[in-house]
Amino acid sequence: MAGRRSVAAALDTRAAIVRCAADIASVEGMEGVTIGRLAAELEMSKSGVIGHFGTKEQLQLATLEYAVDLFRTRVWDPVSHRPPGLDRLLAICESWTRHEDKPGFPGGCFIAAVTFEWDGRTGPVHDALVVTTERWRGVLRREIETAVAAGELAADTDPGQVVFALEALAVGVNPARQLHGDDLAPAWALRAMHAVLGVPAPSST
Amino acid sequence: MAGRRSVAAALDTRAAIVRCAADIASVEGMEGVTIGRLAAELEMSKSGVIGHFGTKEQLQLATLEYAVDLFRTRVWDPVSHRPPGLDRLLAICESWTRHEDKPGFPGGCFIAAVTFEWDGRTGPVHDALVVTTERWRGVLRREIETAVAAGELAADTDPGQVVFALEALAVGVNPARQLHGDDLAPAWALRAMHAVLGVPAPSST
DNA sequence: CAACTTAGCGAACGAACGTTCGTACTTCAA
DNA sequence: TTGAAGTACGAACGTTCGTTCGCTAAGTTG
Repeated sequence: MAGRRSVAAALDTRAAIVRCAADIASVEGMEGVTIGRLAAELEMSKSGVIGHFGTKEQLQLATLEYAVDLFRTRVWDPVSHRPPGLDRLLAICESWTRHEDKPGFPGGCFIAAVTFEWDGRTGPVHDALVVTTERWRGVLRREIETAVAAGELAADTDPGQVVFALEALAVGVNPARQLHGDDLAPAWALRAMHAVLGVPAPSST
Repeated sequence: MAGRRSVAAALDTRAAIVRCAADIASVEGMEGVTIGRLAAELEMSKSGVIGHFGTKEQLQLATLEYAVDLFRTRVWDPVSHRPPGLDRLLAICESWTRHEDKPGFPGGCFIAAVTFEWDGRTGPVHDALVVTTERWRGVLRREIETAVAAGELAADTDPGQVVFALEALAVGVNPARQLHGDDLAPAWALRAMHAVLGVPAPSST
């Protein structure tokens, strides 16, 4: 297996395409990613780009998968070793807002951008996005329920309400930074998360 | 002045185009609005559509303006008569979440969608969006500062932090509804807003 | 009634879109 | 040494994009 490049280069090529697509999509959305633009940016031919995926939709799904992996690596993995409960939930909030602070994409968090771009559409990308965010919501929900059961959060805490609020606050960091240059937005989000959880905010972050 | 339709019809036409564009954009974003699609949907020619605006960018700006007017009518006007302070701030939160509940667009709140679509880009539409959201933030900020001065909110309240949180929670209603079908999202957002403000939540909404 | 303005149409433009095809070339397996 | 597999290319496809042009028709103004 080879072409103008070696096997290793071929695998690298696919990864490079996906990474480039995610970079563009974080700024202009997934619909802003065109085969021709990727080809120009990577100095390849259009057919060389799309050949790795077949269709543009498959490329979009691969790009989403890449961003999800990155999210897990940067947000979940650092806290996964902790015991479930309030402690880990707060650690998630910290790594999450830290991730939104420096999301690894030029246009802010990829998932946040794509969430708003695809929430009203239909099709495989929408569905994959639903599955992904649903899974993350499940993680948060279980953490909250554990904390409630342990008496670390108020007994009348509504897990759905708290999950919604945490998600909205984390995602909201993006437009605050991109649109208004709010460098403090991650800290603000973290503080608001504590308020929603009904636990005292840390004195400094 | 006339064509195939009367003067009144011509003014109606422009308004109809903008309304249709806003409907489409709320679902698929402003880039999803194409001249050809508007022409097909309105049973006009492409040149008849774009003739009212000159360029697509002007159409986008007109669409944004329309959505902003609608937002003001539905969120600000119902509470503008009240005296400034916590009471009006809470009234804003209520009309705001009510607006996000039934935003008047098929794809949810137009401004929320466009905010995430354009936050990373440059150009007149981005700039107009910044001006618009900045103005709304100013309204919220003044309300908060008034409430703090009156002792209705804690003296150490950070207006920027609270404004950020209110905005994020309101905007977050959209993907929650579109992606997960959370009909309770508006109520959840309102409850979280109270938590962020540090005031007791209303027993029922 | 004539002159002017303007809404809207239909056709066309160059560019970009996603996709398909045949081909060249390189590496691995037989 | 030959054959299969696979990467990437270049060219072309039909479509759609935003925009421009000349034209018709209706209403306003003189």
